[in-house]
Amino acid sequence: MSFSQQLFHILDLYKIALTQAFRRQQIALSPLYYKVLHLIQSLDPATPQLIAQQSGRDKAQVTRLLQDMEKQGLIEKQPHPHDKRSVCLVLTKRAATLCAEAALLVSQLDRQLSSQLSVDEQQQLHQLLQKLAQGLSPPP
Amino acid sequence: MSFSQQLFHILDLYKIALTQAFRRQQIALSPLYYKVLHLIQSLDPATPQLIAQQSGRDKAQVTRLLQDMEKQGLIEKQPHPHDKRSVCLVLTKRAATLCAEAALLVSQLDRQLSSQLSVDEQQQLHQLLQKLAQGLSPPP
DNA sequence: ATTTAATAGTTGATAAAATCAATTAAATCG
DNA sequence: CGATTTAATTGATTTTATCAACTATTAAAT
Repeated sequence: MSFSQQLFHILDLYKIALTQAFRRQQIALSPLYYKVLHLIQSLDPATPQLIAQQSGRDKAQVTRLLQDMEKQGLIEKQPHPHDKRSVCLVLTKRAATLCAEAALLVSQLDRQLSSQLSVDEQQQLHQLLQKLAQGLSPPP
Repeated sequence: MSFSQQLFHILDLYKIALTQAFRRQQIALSPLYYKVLHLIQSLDPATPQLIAQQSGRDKAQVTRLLQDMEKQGLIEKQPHPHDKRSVCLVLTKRAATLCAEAALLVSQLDRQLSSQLSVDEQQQLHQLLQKLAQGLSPPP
């Protein structure tokens, strides 16, 4: 079994587990929504552009995701200080709460994952994966 | 950065690289189509049911994927020898060729990936990933 | 400084992927 | 046999993704 197959397999399992965990805890977020919210939270300032880049999604899709999120009261768009074309995205209180709850489940899942490994192994894996990622980073 | 984030990131990069490689070589297959074709090829007998399980997709979705593939002349449905409810899926010659070409690109990508690692590291990673997967396998 | 080119975001149109409930036909079990 | 499971399909819908065209603003170039 190739690395890629192995990785895909794990990710499939992970997505399923995450979706179910969210559902159990009544967290109305798809993995994608969580990812975007999480990105908004961790980027400063968070612009649609950055979200698109960091999430690897099309900017048109991001625009629509954000519109949806705004309608759902998850985010707000604020004017960008230096660039009138752009906007700064911030989580609403509600979203921040949701996001925190979700993050808890994510970290539980991650612990469930990493509990399969010793601390040494965890570090090894981390480094190995980092190397892998370098093999995929698009050449400039 | 958590394991899951790292994994997702790698998978995103991988999908992009794969899609581009397919496009460059004029291989008209999405990663999903390739996955399904590959599964059909490697399962014997290959039934929609099995495809759904192994690919982690909804059986309704699989039915439609297969209908599409049949229309496109990629697969044929043959009566199942022991079970009249079921069908056996086989690749057409055309699909087998496509699949082989795609497999080549996949293995190139995998080599590109694993070239980041020494042989030892590759083995380590393989084992570590296997352990990870166990942490996600749904409890019976 | 003014034209030019690049960038940020949006819109339109559409396709691909996924979900969930309900249905049909065949197999299996008690 | 009748009841229950199983394999595949269908209907209806939602979510995610793609690609090209367009507007407004910024940056760059002469």
